[in-house]
Amino acid sequence: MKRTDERRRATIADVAREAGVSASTASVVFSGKTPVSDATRARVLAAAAALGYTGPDPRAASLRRGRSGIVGVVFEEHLGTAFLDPVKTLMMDGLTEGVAGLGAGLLLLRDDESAETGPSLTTAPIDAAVLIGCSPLMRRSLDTVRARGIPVVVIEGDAGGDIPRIGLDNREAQRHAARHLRALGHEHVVILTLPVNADRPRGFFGADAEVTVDVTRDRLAGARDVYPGAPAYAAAGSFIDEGLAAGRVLLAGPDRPTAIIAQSDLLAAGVIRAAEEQGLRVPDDLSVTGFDGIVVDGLAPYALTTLVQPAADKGRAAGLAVASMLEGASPVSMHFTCAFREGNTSGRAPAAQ
Amino acid sequence: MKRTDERRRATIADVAREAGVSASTASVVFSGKTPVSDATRARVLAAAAALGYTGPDPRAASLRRGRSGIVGVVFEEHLGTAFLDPVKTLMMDGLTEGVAGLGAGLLLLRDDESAETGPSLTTAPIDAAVLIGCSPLMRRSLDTVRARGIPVVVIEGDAGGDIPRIGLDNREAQRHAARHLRALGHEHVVILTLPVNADRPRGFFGADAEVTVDVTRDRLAGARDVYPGAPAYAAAGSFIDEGLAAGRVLLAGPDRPTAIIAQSDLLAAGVIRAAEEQGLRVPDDLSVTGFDGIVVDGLAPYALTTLVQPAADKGRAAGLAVASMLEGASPVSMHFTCAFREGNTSGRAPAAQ
DNA sequence: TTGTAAGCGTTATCAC
DNA sequence: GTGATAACGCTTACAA
Repeated sequence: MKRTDERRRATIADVAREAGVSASTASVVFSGKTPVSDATRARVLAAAAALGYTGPDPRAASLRRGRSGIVGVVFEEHLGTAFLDPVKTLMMDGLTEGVAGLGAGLLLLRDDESAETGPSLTTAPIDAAVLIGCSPLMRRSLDTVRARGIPVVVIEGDAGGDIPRIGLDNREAQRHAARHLRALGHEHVVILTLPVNADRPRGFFGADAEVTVDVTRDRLAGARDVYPGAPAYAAAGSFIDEGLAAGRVLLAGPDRPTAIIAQSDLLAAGVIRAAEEQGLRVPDDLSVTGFDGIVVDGLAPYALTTLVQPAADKGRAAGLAVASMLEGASPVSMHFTCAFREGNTSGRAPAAQ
Repeated sequence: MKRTDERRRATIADVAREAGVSASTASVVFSGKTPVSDATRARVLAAAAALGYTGPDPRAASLRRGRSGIVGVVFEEHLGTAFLDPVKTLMMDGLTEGVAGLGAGLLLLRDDESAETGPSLTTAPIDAAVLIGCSPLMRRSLDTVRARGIPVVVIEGDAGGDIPRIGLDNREAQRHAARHLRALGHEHVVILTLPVNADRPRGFFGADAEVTVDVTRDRLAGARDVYPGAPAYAAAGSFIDEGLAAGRVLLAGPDRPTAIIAQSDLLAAGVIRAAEEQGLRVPDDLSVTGFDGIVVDGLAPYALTTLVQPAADKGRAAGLAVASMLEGASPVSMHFTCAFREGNTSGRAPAAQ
């Protein structure tokens, strides 16, 4: 078979030959890295058009350059679940921006040791990786990535070692909200938490329970800084319906709390619905605080008292972090803080029954 | 500088040398494509471990194989916006599964002619592409992809030409819901639509208005098949709050409809909230139908009367479609149908006022 | 401004 | 079961 193969896609060499220039010149016309005379450029472009050449093959270019222009984003959970969380969505948004400077795109990856399906941290052509919510489980993947020598940053999670992380002042922020409630006179408070571990059991848990999810643990600690003895009830996820279910339980007893500290806005929204169901007025009969500061679709006219976290900024920071590491900068962790926002869901504690 | 460069990552050639085998043998140990003696395998693996070699460089492998194992998913909108839509989230879920058989991952791409930032359909190392909600705007991207000769499928959109598409029986399904309302005696019906075009204007629009969004147009046509003269009011997006705002307008006048056909479940949920606000009972005073069949977080105890679309299946089908095209199969379009689901938000039309 | 040469790291093919 | 060879398609010093 000669090189005059009809069914083969044109390569830059073909274009160069057609245009009567060298391959390097043709290459430069497409990359723009070096000045080219207008006449030459025109000839090359014409040749490309004639041959149906649409530009350098990204695979070959990335091998040569040593860069693929792709950043992997690793989730622990089912991808669909990840996008159900507005906070993650916002982070993705920021991340997209953050890596844009790199000219990179985001490859969705799931941390899944079992399934041998799909690309993994080890086999995907990524220049860097961002791990979201890195749990102990993710450690293994992490090791393999580091072994590959590609930059990694972790958002909200304990990566261990010297892996740079994007953190949040979960404990301090939650403490702030708790102090707010205390200042309003609330003494009987319950903490509605995010899942405590991978099994996501619902219900009350004691002080001795092991909380393996960092975010849950830290926010809980913040609330307990102010209300050391407050009962904690775990939800199975950050959803309105979870908050609703929990709210029904928490508000049912005779010894109803006057305030509920929810670890997410969605949970808080559910609690408010539960309160409405029982004919309780928020904030007159019950104060509710959230966490995240997202827009909860359909919650109006309530404006949650909550901690506004810079979710998009976190994502952007992660993107910029990997970008600078790729430039050779040394890894650096960053810490973000939440802003307390008082809405209309918290008020003075009702007089004791 | 000699080849004994310390700071260079080990390659398969290094491993082979260290193990005293040829590069091809070492390669085969990692790919498993050819039987290798246990002894050899052990030696190669040991050499790899000693050298810190973690496996073939994906960039080189993909050049050689002509496959990157990456499928691009192209959105029209801001990525964050896309994931706010539960239907898209579900589709992504299915898509993830669909391409898993390919051993491929999903690269997030945005159809954005302006921004020269980030990878694009033309520069990303993708084996195939899936376009979501392909509008006229997306046509250009489409052309470039096709020129590159990579398989494409379009979900819910008019791709034109012979591009395979994953479709939905929007018109027929919506007609079904309308018939249901008609059977219940409703005569005064308003249609609350999804955005009609890229500008997303809110408000009533006439029969002459140009509706460039396929989904909106088709569902509208289905409703009009039964209620030819029904007024149509456009929302600016598929959100509960949009439905709420629209609901307030639609339910305010003296000449209130007895039923509202919403083109999405989120819009329907918002309409229900608006009805509640005005002290109207659903379905006694007002019937509301949705579209999509998603779980609307926080809508309980209502169960929407709606059209359940197989969103995840659509995604999966798209994934399978590109997979089979990569195997050389010829492109084939697929059509999905919705299932009508009667909930508790539709009932007999109230007696005329 | 253009051309030459030397890989980038892997794997398919085929012979042994 | 193993090895030699030849691409895969491109980019970038460096020389002209």
